[in-house]
Amino acid sequence: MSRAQPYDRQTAIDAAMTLFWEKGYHATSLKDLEAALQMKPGSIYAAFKSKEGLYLEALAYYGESFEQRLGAVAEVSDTPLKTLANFMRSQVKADEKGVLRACMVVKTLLDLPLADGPIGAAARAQYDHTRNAFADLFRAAQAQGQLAADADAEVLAKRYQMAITALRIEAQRTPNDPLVAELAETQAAEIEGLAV
Amino acid sequence: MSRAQPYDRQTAIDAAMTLFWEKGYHATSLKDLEAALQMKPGSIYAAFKSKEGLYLEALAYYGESFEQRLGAVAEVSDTPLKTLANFMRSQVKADEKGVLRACMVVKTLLDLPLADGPIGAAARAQYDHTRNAFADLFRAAQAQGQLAADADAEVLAKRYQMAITALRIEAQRTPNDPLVAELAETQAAEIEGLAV
DNA sequence: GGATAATTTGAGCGATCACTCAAATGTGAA
DNA sequence: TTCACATTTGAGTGATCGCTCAAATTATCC
Repeated sequence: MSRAQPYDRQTAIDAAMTLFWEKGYHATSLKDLEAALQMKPGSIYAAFKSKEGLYLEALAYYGESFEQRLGAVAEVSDTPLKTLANFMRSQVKADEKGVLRACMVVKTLLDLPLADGPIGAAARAQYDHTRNAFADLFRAAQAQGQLAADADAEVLAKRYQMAITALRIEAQRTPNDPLVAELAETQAAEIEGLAV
Repeated sequence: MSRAQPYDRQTAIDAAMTLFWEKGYHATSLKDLEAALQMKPGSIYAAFKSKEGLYLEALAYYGESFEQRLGAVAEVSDTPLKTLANFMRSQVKADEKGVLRACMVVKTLLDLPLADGPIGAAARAQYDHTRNAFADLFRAAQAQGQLAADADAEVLAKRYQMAITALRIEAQRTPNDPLVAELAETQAAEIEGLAV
């Protein structure tokens, strides 16, 4: 009854995410997106409404991937604290594509012209959501008696998120820097050292 | 013999710095700069060669101001370690204009399209220069016997710089957050706690 | 196989981009 | 006063921006 879409939506979002993540919102042009997604402007607008809409989808997909990676680490870690420690270690290692970049959510948060619009709101929501996921892990550690009952999970989660943010910025700037790997390991060990 | 410049060069650079710092390189247009500097395009190009040239001057001025603030804290601090601690405390407080933003150098470093050009090189140089200034303070503490002789000043400086980076990102996102202030104080106290 | 409908297509829209340059302007020297 | 000249001025450059839409295309249904 209708013409088929020659592109795969998820593949397109993935490509958009990579491009936006690398270049940022303002420096990424529709021309860049057309080339990366292999879609003509009309199709992009039919599928995603606008450049902003596409960014929102890309950012959401980034968040899903991030959460998925955290879940994967949790699968292979014995305790919540070890999950947090291992996840921190993983953050300074290049991914399957050999890419090691600062967090896309943080980059979006730092882009103040976006702060007032829907993109800013989405980034803040994702950032808070992620911190809550970390706090849940600290609380789980407490519930299992592996973390002092008087420890403040919110504070620990904020510290943890800040450490990851800083590590990833540093890792992007100097990939393969043994000093960064050492600092990640030190801080991961500190998390494990919270165990009673 | 010639017409006088109706603008003050330093004032113009200061205004450009504020604008670039807030909006970033790509989202700042010449129209924005014309309004902020109160200069016509021709004058801007006569004075700064290009948008890129103006950004470089703004970034350099940012670096000078940063260093000056560090120096001012050193003036009123008894020891190198206290200088570092007090400077960290100062980083999560709004400046004289009530502004509290993530570091302009870090923002520039995260802007990957700029990385290959002169702006990227300048940002990296400034970032390293700043870290060296921190390392010098740690080394001074060692020389004065206030810090364990086997401590690694380079590692401490990197940790310190990362902590400040993360704190300022967090402070920009949630100004007046008591949790951020608390974390800054905790980490400042940790620096002071290194004293033997 | 013709009608119908969903989708892609890409030329081109007005707006804005970074930037230029001929003309106007202000200044100190003569 | 007049001249020489550095400097400002701002309309205007071609290029690119995000985006639109009429036309072409490809599918399904009868």
